[in-house]
Amino acid sequence: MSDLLERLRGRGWRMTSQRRVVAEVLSGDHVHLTADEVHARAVERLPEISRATVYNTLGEMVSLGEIVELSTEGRAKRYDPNAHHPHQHLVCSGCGTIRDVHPTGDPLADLPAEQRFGFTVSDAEVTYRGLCPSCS
Amino acid sequence: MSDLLERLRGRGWRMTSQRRVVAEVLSGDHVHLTADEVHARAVERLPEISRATVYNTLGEMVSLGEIVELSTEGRAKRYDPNAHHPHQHLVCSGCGTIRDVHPTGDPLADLPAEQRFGFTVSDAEVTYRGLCPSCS
DNA sequence: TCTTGACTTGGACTTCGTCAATCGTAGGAT
DNA sequence: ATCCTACGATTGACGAAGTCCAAGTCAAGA
Repeated sequence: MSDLLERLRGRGWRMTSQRRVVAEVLSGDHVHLTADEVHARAVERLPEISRATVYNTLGEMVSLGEIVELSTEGRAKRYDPNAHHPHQHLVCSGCGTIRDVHPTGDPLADLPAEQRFGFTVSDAEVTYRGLCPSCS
Repeated sequence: MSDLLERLRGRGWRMTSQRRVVAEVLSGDHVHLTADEVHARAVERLPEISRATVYNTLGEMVSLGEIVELSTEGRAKRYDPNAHHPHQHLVCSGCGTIRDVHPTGDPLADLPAEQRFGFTVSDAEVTYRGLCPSCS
């Protein structure tokens, strides 16, 4: 929230009411909203905000590395504001709920050189799947 | 290919020319086609096959566990016939090429109980990202 | 061969996301 | 405090990926 706004302002961002609202909606832990959900919540505070602006703002925040974009099984991409603490995701196969998790170990270390096919591997993303307490 | 067709027939599937063609298109290693690519290749062999049938057939094969659906960063889901040998994926951030890889270790073991939030975790999917030789 | 229910078709429809022309405004300059 | 202007917001059309449905077709068992 405000620290995110501070960081954005510090990067020379023009601060508009729309951007403020989007940043406010995307705050807290275990927040993984789709663009349309962000738009719906933003509209509650700023009725005239447009879908395109939400998409633009989310895209800009992603390029700045301030939020993380995840494409889960479902259709719409989700946005995770918890970008400065690397983490993985645990997804419920029933209802789609997502939790941030911090596994031990480094998956990158598990990929031997002869399995890299000459790639420069920079990142490993782990998605755990299962049923949450209410779906099981 | 034919072993896939045999398995499907063994499960009581009605064998139609459309399903045969889709199964044939999806054969081999390191095959990761989108639904539209599958359709395009199927049309070469069976010009009247419809998009809806390709989607239906792919969806059925996925529920039967005969192929794996992967939703990469880009938009269209891709289908991987290599479903009976568990593996992970290495994706080029430049051109989108996908390779099947077999990391050592078990990512499920890296998720401690207190990080499971009461979920019944059944599966872990790892996506490695990097640049392939021609993109780096 | 006949029958029947499962499969296929084609097209309309939905959802997610992008684009471009136009309008509005944040914030520096005066 | 007001003015300017470039950057951001809006609107609505567009596009891609995927789903749905009513009607027609056909694989395979009797």
